[in-house]
Amino acid sequence: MKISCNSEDCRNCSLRSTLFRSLTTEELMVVEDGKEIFVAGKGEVIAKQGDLVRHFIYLRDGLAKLSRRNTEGHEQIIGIASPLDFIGLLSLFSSSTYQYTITAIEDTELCMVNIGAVEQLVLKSGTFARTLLEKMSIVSNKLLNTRLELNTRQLRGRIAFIILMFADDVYKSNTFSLPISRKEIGDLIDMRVENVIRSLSEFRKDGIIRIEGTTIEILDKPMLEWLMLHG
Amino acid sequence: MKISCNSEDCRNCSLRSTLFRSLTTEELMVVEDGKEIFVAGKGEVIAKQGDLVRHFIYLRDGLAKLSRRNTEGHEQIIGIASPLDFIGLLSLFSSSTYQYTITAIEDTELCMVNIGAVEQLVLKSGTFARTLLEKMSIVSNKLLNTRLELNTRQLRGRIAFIILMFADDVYKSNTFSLPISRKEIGDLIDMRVENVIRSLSEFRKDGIIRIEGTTIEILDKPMLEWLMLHG
DNA sequence: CGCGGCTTTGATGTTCATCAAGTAAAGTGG
DNA sequence: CCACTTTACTTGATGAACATCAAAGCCGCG
Repeated sequence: MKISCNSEDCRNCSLRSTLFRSLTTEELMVVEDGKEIFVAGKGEVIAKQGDLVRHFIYLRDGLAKLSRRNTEGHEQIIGIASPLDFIGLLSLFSSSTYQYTITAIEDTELCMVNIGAVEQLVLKSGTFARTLLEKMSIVSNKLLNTRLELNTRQLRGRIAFIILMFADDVYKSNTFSLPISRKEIGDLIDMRVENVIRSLSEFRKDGIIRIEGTTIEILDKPMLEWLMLHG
Repeated sequence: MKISCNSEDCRNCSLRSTLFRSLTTEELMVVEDGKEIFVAGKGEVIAKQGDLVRHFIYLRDGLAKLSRRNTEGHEQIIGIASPLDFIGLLSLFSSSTYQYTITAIEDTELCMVNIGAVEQLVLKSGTFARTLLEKMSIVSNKLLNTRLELNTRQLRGRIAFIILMFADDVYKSNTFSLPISRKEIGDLIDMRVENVIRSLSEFRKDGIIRIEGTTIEILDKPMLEWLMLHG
């Protein structure tokens, strides 16, 4: 759902990213002209796999999941986007359509910049292009590394990995409410629901975590970190 | 090993990439000044994980593998680079050191452009930056997709996948000589040597492929493609 | 109230890693 | 050039890890 534009302009935006920091006032006008602020409620689809890419999406607040269907039709979750992430950056410059479906898993607020404005800035500002290259490099490296690390671990190690990801990267707290279902955790780290639950229950029985519905509290973090590496 | 520069200049280079196509003569001079041609024999290490990135590497001829050690010390092969690939493009703009080790798996010829020259061009030429963004996007998407596809398949499906990759993407022929050992195939698709061999033997017994040492010939391609998807 | 979706636990079979052992191929030193 | 070592390859047997099947409890929602 589109809402009226934020009262503050881009220049004074409290969330102004490092990406836009180097732009001149004139260049920032290009962004501002092609900008719209959207909100999406929990569960709402922001963009669908196959849709035309029209915007450069900046996540101002909330959480979103990136998912896709593989060639067999199996649902996979590629990653979770947190505030200040540029969503869909990876395919922005190589494909005219979204490679992934983007869904809000918490109420989100998005800043959507017309893709034409971004293209224009890349051609005009070398510094902007350089920063974009860096951002993209960081994002792709992180995603690829995550996959490579997950591949070599077995189920408990993956569960430990995902709990620590939510605690350290997303919520920055040892107590948090899981924004996704057990099934979705499975889709994220390639395991079956039953085994996600079994591993979580084992961790609970061993006193490593406390679970109450969707709320998870980490009780023994060193143990969890050990399990992530050697579990 | 460094060899004397190719007699032809960049402007008339038969391998001049789409990346450099748009450059002006003056801009191309920047590339040429920071350029060296290297050759590396089969097995030779071109760059090591952790080394400082000094060059933008363009693979003129041959094959190279990208590998890394994960946090447990387990060896993983990330991908195979073919002629005309830009090696190490992914971490070029986000890290000052190589995230992967690059090793020649066939005799290779490399064009190494000083990283300063590339940086300079990004800042100067918007078109160049735009093309680089596109290249990077394509490479990262491909690598990530490969991982995601492999994750959901079981062993025979992965072996089918890798045989088809060599046949279709690398050698463009149904008969080829495997440039890597059975062990390395395992490191590439996350399985043990014994199971790599077992799967290959099964395919041979079923008349899907013919194996003679390192030489593989695909006999029943439709079957192999079916196995890749549903095996 | 009853239906469907999410969660949980147990039982069972399949897939795969591991262990063991042996063969072939390739390098090494006398 | 031949004994010797090493490395890559191959097959079989066994057990551990995991997917699958089955069944039941929980909860929100019409």
